Amino acid sequence: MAKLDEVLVCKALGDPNRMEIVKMLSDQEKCGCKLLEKFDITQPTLSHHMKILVDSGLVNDRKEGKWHYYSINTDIMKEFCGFIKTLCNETTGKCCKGKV
Amino acid sequence: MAKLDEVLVCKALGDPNRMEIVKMLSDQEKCGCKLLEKFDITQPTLSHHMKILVDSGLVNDRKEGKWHYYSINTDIMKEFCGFIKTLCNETTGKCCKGKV
DNA sequence: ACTATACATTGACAAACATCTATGTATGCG
DNA sequence: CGCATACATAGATGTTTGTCAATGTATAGT
Repeated sequence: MAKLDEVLVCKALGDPNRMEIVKMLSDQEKCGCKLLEKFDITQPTLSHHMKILVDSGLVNDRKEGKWHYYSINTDIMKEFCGFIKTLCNETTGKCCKGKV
Repeated sequence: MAKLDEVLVCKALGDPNRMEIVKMLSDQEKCGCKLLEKFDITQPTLSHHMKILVDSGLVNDRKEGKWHYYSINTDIMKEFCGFIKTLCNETTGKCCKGKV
């Protein structure tokens, strides 16, 4: 089972093109050639971005014939969502107040 | 009112030190000097990271005397959390199947 | 006024990154 | 087989980034 690396996931989402790709995949599974049509980048650049997304665990890569079908790894995405939720806690205290 | 830039937020969280800082702040508000103690980086480097976090909107900076108190901007964090949630949708369809 | 503390700014530098061109590999079709 | 399509790999290049040392600024205490 894949493990969540929050920093790696954020790094993967920290690029405009990759963020857009993930948004498109959240709609539905898509193959590389379809993705490529939507961006102003070359095929090797897309391949590079897809590798980063897959390596982060956020995206699944399913091969079928000569096509690669990419989709959101919902398990990882949900786990990541849960992690972000833990960062939403209201700050309850202060530090360095008077002392130090 | 601050607006959420998802890519900027992800970029901010895409560094191990900054991720750790945000985790620490999610516990409670802290001043820069307290944060500095926990990391193996110099003060200018921390200052640089804090600027990126504040610029992303994720972190608030409250000045009091010579101290800067940093805390999570819960509005932005919740908004970001909501955004991630929208990426969790199950993929419902296929593309490039048979045609094209 | 002097000194110490908290933090920012500047400039430098090496590592990481996004992108490209060129080329390679694999699959499918006639 | 020969050719086209889908994607990967390698190498090059310009840009961004994380980090530091040096220095500047502001605040507080003696």
